[in-house]
Amino acid sequence: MKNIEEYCKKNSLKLTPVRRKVLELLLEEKRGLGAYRILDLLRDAGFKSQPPVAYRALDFLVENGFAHKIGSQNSFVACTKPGEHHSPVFMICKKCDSVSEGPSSPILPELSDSLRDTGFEVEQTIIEAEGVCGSCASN
Amino acid sequence: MKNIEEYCKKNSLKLTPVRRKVLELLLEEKRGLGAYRILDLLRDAGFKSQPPVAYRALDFLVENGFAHKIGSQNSFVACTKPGEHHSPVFMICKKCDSVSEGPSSPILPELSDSLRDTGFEVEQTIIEAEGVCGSCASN
DNA sequence: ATCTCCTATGATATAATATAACATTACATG
DNA sequence: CATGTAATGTTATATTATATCATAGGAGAT
Repeated sequence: MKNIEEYCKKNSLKLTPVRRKVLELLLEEKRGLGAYRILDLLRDAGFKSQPPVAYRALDFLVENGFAHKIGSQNSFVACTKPGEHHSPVFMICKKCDSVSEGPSSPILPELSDSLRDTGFEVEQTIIEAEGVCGSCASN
Repeated sequence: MKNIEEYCKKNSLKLTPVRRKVLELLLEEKRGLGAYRILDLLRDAGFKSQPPVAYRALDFLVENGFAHKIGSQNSFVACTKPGEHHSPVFMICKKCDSVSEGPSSPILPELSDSLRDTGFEVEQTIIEAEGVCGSCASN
């Protein structure tokens, strides 16, 4: 969170109260949160918010690399690497629904190369891996 | 299509008229199709269908590996590798919206290995690569 | 052949996710 | 303090998806 505040200051991005709160909510939750769940939590926290408020905050967070959208479940998760427009790999546990970001670096260049061979120029990738997380496997 | 008919016969899967038609629609279109677009096309083709009809057909096709869902755009594309429960790589062109399936094999084992190091056991992955397709790049 | 069961389809309603459009406020800058 | 831009408020509605219950249709048993 400190990192993110500094990053925003440095890049003159406005981490307004709603945006900040949404990010905090995402950081507190290891599963993905849907927009309407977030909306509820915002209301619980005293914001009298309508859907666009949540979506706008999420747009801001996603655009600036503070959060990601998980396409397969229409949910959102925090990202702790502010501003880096990286290509994430998500590990989605089918038992506990936790979503965590994994190391992508090793394979991405290879992937881009192999797709370039087919004539496609990759700009960004999102990888969603479904499986069982360590914690669930040992229980 | 022939392949698929045979595959269904072999595995006693019922390729009913609606399912067959939906698959044909997906095969004819290089972009992803949304469920409601499919519904319209079904109606154009004489089926008097309601939403659940389209979703059920899509569920059938996805479950049996005849189609995939593109999470990032809530749309569906045909898959021509009947029944193989493979882990697809999609190349999504941001210019023409075409979606095509690329070669994943080279990198998947590596990816699984690197995620296993974090304690996560991968069962399936979906990779969505956004970029520019060959045809759009040359225009 | 017909009964039975299971699977698929029909049909209605509604839930869940997302955005369009326009009004208002807030705040940095000249 | 005037002005313009960015953020928020508010209402309405679009889009995507599923729950539920009713009906039909077809494979296998007797």
